Amino acid sequence: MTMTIRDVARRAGVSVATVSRALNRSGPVREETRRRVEAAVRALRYRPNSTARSLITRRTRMLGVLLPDLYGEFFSELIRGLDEAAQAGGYHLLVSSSHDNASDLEAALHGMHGRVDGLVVMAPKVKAEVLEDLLPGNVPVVLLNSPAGERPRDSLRIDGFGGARAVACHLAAHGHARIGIINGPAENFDAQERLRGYRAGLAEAGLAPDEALEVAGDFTGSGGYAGATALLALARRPTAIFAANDAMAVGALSALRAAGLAVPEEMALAGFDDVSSAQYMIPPLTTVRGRIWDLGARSVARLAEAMAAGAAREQQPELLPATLMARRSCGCAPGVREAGERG
Amino acid sequence: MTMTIRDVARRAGVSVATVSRALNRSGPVREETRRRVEAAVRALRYRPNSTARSLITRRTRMLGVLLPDLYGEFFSELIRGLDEAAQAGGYHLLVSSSHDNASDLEAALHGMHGRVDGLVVMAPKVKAEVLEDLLPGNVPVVLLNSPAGERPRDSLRIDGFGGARAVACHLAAHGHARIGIINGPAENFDAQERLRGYRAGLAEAGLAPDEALEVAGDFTGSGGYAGATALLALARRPTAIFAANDAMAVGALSALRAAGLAVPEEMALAGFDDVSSAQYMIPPLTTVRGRIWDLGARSVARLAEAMAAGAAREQQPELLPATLMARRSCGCAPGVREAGERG
DNA sequence: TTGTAAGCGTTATCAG
DNA sequence: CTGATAACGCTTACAA
Repeated sequence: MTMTIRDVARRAGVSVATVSRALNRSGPVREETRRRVEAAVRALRYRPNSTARSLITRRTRMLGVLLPDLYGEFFSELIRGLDEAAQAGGYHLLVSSSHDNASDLEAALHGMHGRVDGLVVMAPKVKAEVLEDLLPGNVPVVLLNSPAGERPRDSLRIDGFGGARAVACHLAAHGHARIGIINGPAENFDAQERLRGYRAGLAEAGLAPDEALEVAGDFTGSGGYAGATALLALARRPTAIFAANDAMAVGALSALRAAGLAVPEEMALAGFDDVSSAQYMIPPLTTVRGRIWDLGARSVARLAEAMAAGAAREQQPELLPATLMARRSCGCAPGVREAGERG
Repeated sequence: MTMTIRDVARRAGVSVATVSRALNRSGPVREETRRRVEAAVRALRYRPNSTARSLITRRTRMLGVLLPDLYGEFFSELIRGLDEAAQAGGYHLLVSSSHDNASDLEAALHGMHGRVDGLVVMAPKVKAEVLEDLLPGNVPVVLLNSPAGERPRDSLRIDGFGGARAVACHLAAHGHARIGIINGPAENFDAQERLRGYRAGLAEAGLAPDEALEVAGDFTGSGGYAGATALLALARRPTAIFAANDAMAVGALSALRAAGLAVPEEMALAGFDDVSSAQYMIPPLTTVRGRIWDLGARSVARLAEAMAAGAAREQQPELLPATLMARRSCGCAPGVREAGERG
């Protein structure tokens, strides 16, 4: 039924080896012979069987992508970046999501064994040492937004630390002395980095740290609502709130509105991520933008390098910049200004 | 280096055939023999080579997923549904995004040839006949939110028509007689369905259609902003606006705010999709919720059925309900009420 | 420049 | 119940 290389060979009056060479340009083939082969290919609508090819070449031209429980735009933007770069390089993406913990991740990695030529792994909740044990040694791996372990790894991350620090500094520059933060999940690496950046920013601005101003959150809208409510209940309220992501900022804004507080006049607010609706919020949300598409595309590029260079290549982390987008919610003037202050 | 079935056979003192039978339970194997095999497998850390297996079984245990340029939560939620169902069935997902037009889609389908056992295709901008030509005949296909062609196809969609109709009826029930709509891209099937539903809802409520109240949009925030602005510029303004998706509703809300109009008092507003921030908007956005996760999971289930039944199975479309979520922005009272009015 | 033939690691058929 | 052995469709020495 379905055509094989033998059918093409027969039809073109050559051997299968010649067909293979002609199609892959992997050896000398007389021009006229190649024409005959190509004609046969078209006539028979022949499509090489990628499975058979993989079996012998030991390459699948597929890249595995393991992601945690991601919501919203980050996910789609990342996949888009990965996919476009992969396609450009002739690769396909084997995607698996919802791996928050080590055992899920292990199962997923297990399932991808032998199916992929490289792996992009994002597991912000899994500790470095644990991760190191889980990762396979036979294919190159790029880590996304993961903590650095003992040995240097190919890894990429968006500069959460720098972005958060920029937010804190910016808020301080607006004259705020009491700046609260609604944190992400404690075990989440991104959340840790943003918290670290927030603290660094305060220190840089000469502000004393105050643990009461750091409340727990979970990166969801309702978590933001609860976090803001908790902050408002404080005896000594903050005058500005930094939500560790935009989803929480949305919830926080809702809570502030419910409490009758004007933003930014009575309470400044900032988020992180720059989701597409951020600029349409009322007031437009000051936040931090990471280049997520780039994160995906770079991951594939790094994998490609690693695959080309073989095992004896030195691995290293890479930091992608995050940009402060100063809008109304922090107290910045309305208008076109959408600042390019680097984090 | 890497272990093969022969190594296991040698170590267990049996033939490769027996190892295969033991591992796949595909034939009789004495209990004690099986133990020996399994011990050898563990000792050698043997993992069957899925490529070789695929070559002979002619199944890859992979499902192709082709998506258009999707943004935001729809994408991630869909993948999650697909992935969880796929994993449960022992399948992997080969994902490819950004296929809005026919030729991109064709290239992507081309690339997946032979790599997948089934296909989930979403291409709301590609016409039914064109799609029919492109789709392969050798593997089962499930269409997502696509127009129905001549012959019955396995397809799934969220009831955009019903959801939009419910919105229009609901707005009319609030006493609005002039209800505007900010449309999605004209060539987009979802947009067409929602427009159709809007018109049907008006008719049902006894309202005369008015083309001036139907303005173009593009499913983005800025499109919503522009659409609302256009609606406000009308000599006879609407008193309510239905944005064909939430992203546009966010932009519209921003435009209304800029024009100094109170929502819902001076202008009612509704969206479609129920993105997670909708309930935290100010005011909370009335919108329509589709069960996107279910859409993904059902797709895989349908594919599984099709693969099990073989070619001689009758195909048919399936409609997933969309639910009106009545919140403040349409004029509904504040409070817990989050209506379960079915679309 | 081309052809022959030996695999790649499994599964499946058919004797034993 | 078990073992040889022939596929599966392709690439790649090695010969010619």
